[in-house]
Amino acid sequence: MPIPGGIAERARAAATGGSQYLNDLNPEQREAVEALDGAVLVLAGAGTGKTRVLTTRIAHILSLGRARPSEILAVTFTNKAAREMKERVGHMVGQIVEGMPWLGTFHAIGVKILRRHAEMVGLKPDFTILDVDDQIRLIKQILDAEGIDEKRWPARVLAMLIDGWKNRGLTPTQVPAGEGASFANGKGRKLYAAFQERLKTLNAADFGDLLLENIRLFREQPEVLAQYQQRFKFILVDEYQDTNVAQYLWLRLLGQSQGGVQKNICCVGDDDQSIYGWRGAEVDNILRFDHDFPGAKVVRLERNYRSTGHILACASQLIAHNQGRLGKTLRTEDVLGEKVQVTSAWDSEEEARSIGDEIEEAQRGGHKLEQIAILVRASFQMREFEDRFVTLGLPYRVIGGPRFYERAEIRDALAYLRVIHSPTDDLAFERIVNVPKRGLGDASLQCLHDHARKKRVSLTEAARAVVETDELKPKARGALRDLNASFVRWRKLNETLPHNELAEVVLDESGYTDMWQKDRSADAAGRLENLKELVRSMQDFENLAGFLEHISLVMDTDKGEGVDSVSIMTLHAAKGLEFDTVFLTGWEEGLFPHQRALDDQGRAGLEEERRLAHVGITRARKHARIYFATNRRIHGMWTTTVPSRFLDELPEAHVEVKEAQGAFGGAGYGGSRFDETGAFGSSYTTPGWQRAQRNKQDIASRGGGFGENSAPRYVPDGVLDDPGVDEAGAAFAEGSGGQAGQKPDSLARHSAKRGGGRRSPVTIEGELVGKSTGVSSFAVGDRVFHQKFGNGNVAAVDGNKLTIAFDHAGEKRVVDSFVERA
DNA sequence: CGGAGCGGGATTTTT
DNA sequence: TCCCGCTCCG
Repeated sequence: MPIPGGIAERARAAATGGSQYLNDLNPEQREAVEALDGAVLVLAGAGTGKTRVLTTRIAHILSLGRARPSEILAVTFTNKAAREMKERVGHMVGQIVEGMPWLGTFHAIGVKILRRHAEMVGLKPDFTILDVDDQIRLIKQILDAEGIDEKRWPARVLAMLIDGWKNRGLTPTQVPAGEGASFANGKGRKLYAAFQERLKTLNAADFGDLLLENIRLFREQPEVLAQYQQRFKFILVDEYQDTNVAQYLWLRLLGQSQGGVQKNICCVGDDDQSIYGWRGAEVDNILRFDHDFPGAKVVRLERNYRSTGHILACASQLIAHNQGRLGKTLRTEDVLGEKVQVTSAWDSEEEARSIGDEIEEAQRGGHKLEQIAILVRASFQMREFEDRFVTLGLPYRVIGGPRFYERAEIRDALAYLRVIHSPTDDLAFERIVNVPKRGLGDASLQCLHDHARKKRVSLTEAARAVVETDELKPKARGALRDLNASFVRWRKLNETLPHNELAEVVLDESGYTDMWQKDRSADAAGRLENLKELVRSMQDFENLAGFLEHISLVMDTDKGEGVDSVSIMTLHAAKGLEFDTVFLTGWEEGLFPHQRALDDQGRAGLEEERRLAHVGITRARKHARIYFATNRRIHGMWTTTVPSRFLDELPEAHVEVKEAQGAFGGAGYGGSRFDETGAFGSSYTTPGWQRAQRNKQDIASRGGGFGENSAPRYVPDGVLDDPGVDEAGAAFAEGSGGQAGQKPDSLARHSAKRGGGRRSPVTIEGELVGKSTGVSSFAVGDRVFHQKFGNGNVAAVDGNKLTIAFDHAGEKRVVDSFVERA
């Protein structure tokens, strides 16, 4: 019975007068909320109000008094999702729901249960949870103990195997004999067992164990399982398409029917948004739902409240190419809106430049940067955009990883430089006074602060004075004296040494680089890399003052959450988010779909990539802009790329083909069906295009892929010949003939540029060869500045092409429009 | 302990 | 191609 004045009570009160919250739902949503009994699968397409259904359902259960808050099990994947759900339920019910102890992530709830019964699985209630690093280190020890050559059989490989087994709910004895054989001559299983034993000795569990041990507990202790089965009157699962086998087994145990009556379990998800297969998620779980839970009710949410018509049409048509799906048809009552724009760029640099321009234009038109996102397939693509935006002074934010200048190590390094440059910068001084550790802790800092306040001087000044007194302990006093001396020395060096070299000296002499080199944590290497990158980027500036000013300007503009800024993130990180304008970048074979997904997973991999594309497109409310570059640096080598097959899968009637408006002409759709509309098919004579054509043919005849002969190769025949693709192609040709308006217009613009006789120039690292000639306004000896190479002197002039001796980058040939007078 | 020399790898990421 | 991580050696 509900506690008087408790959440359930309040919820019921809030719902009086005909359940207003139900009236706000559309019929399908309402059906999903009201179907409380038995097993229910809610197939919620992108933007159809999934979270709303989930939260309303909880409120509904509470308001009907069907269960107390503590009798509802609601699981999510991320803490963020759990937090949001808590908030939203609390909002609906009138207050924050402290009373829902079983709303949380799979892992959080798993730990909670496990701690209560730790002894039953050989642990103590206070067991520690190992992170990936500890896990690897432990496995290394085990390999060592077993005398296994870690070179042939790397610890990380075994860690992945074990993770995989745990994801599939397999204990060492359950691992199929054949699978254990794949590591260290059949020792895989034995090593897994040894690892588990070692964990128990250490009273520790890794992430996989949190669920695996739960399953073991439930299986071996039926009375414990029964206790939880009785407790949880309702089970709700978010993002069901992302569950792995272990999570599925766990849910099955808790939600299995009792006495012939199916327990109340409601899973919400979208098979079309399953993008975590590589980390153990089983799309099959959602595809098989009505098989696992016989008599399950399936509710489809297909009414999309997010995107305009053209965007939704593209997303739907694209995902329709997948075979393994339950099938939903998203629809909207919104206007058709803007077509999805597909733009080609010469290379990734032009892609970034072009998108930067588009964003600036949108911004001039009053578009909020907050409502713009750039989505990439892989994080290495981000650098180019960050670089460009820093140059433009365009505020941006990297989601799912700190931005370059915000990373701790960069800020520390900058703090050193700031103190050198302006000794009164107390914040900077405070930041690094004990980084790396030099025995100047809180007490010393307090002393400095007191001194500074009393004498009204800077901390640097105070430090100078304090070492002359005996206020500090000898050890701290010595350390501070050393630091003071270092800063004096560095300031002197700053007068003679180039500032980037100074930075190297400072980072070394301060012991800062050392600190990270000695650091064993996983990201230490990345941090050192970032520091190197920082030093390199300093070359682009005249002196320390100029550099610091630039940085502080950049930092100022993106400081704080409140600043209007563009979001840059991976497609994975974008799931669940939405923006007015979305730029989808790098739609090239090999990058997207990613070659590795194809190689490792074949058709399943391709379908997951396609779902990723679907997730990407459906993030956009009003404007979806797809980009691909014709050339991209892959593994350090410039490679001519082929446009993504996903482009050919978009419905032509909903797409507008454009061309990057950078300094180079776009290279067009080399080898894509988009060329075969006849509008400019024969005008492609550039070497790049022909190379692309050859590549595409090669790929088709070879059976796909970039590599030469890596063994398990994905054969795309089934895909290229897929009837769906042909339909798309046909629809495209038809559409382009019948659409006299927008399409030919954009094509005309495209071909006009082509026909203008300009050939696509070849770019290498900002060098440009073969652009139309003209007379340069620069003369030999001029001092110039280049965005990428920094300052230099003009050594020779040839038309508009300059040979410049850069101060740091050596001699380069560059087109004059790329430099400005220094 | 640190630097040179080498081989292998090079997506996506939450807990 | 480039960068990491490991090994080997002084």
